[in-house]
Amino acid sequence: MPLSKEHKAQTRERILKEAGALFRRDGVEAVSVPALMKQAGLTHGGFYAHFASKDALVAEALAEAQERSSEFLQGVARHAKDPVAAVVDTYVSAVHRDRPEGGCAVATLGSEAARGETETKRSMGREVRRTVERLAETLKLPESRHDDAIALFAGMVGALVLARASAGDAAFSDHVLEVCRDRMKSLAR
Amino acid sequence: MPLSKEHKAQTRERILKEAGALFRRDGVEAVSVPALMKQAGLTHGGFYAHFASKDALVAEALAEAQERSSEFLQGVARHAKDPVAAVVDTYVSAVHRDRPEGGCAVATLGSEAARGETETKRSMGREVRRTVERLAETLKLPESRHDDAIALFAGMVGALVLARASAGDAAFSDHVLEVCRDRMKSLAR
DNA sequence: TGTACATCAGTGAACGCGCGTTCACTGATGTAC
DNA sequence: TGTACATCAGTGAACGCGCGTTCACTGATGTAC
Repeated sequence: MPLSKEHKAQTRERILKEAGALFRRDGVEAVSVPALMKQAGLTHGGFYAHFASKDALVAEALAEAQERSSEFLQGVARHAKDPVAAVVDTYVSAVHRDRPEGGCAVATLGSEAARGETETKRSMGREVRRTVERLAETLKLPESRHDDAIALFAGMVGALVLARASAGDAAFSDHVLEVCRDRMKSLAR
Repeated sequence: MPLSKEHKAQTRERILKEAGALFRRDGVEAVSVPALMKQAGLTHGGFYAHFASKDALVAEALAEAQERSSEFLQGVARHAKDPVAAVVDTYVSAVHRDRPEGGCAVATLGSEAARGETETKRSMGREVRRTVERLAETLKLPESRHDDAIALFAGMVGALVLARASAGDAAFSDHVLEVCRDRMKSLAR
């Protein structure tokens, strides 16, 4: 056998990781397979030894990115005195607004992924549900209040979308974050 | 003079209208200038008699679309007994989720337009502010509660993004709308 | 009222370019002896 | 321990295609006489 199986798996993970970052930062359509492979330190031809198509990669990269991002949020809340405050203050923040490449994929690519009938769309749908469930668990919401997690997630996503869409006006964008940080907490209390 | 000035202005408006619908339905990058002009009943070459570039059109089409969409919302609320309920029930609805081409451009293209340093981004920023101000006016919020309009708009945008991102699972998507319709009203009360 | 003319919105071939994907190949590696 | 071999991750030229934009043109129109 040539090269170890772990080596191939590592390369695959590297492509997935770079894809997750580039897609969230620039949008799926704006990232070409050649550009992505270059970012991963490879040439474009090798891509198809790892993924069946760009759509297949997008679906997987987006799912992995969202998984990581919601695990991070869970970690932040785990040892906090006020988990709702910890989650909202972390999610609805200037850092998150300015670093889409490491943040929530639903806020960055939710609208985009909803179009068409692709594997990406199905993957995004699953991740929204998973994120909501994880959020309910993280906040230790009783069964009867699981819907609070839906409202809270929606509120946070909207806050981030608005803050980013108005980022050209820094003061206003900061104000949006501040107001939403304050108000959205009421959705899960 | 050949052909009247109104004729040219009418053609320009037709291109803007079709562009606003196509961009919101399929995304800016997925709509090509040739495809757009065909939709408007013209050939692609004529495009540059009306707009300097695709980016210039995007900025203008997006602004016009958002203007129309927020005027519509204002109309819905004007004669309602409960303006907050009227606005939320209209915005956070299955009809709006399923007809992005006639709806809010911030929910459809907010994340996308925030990328890069284009005319589109500046235009989107202005429209977010205008929409928030119009919403505050529509809901007759006193000066001291203008921030409620920010939180409410964010909540509604997030609800729609989440409902669309999970549209593959119809029952869950409907549930997201229902929950958010209920909870988001509290943000402006 | 009828004709000659100037205008310019709209046409459609052509431009350079980068896309997603294919494919013949190369060369570093683990295995067999 | 040293050599021959099989494997296949990764290379890079090439494919057909559609993009945004340019440009020489055409032909319907309003105006001048």
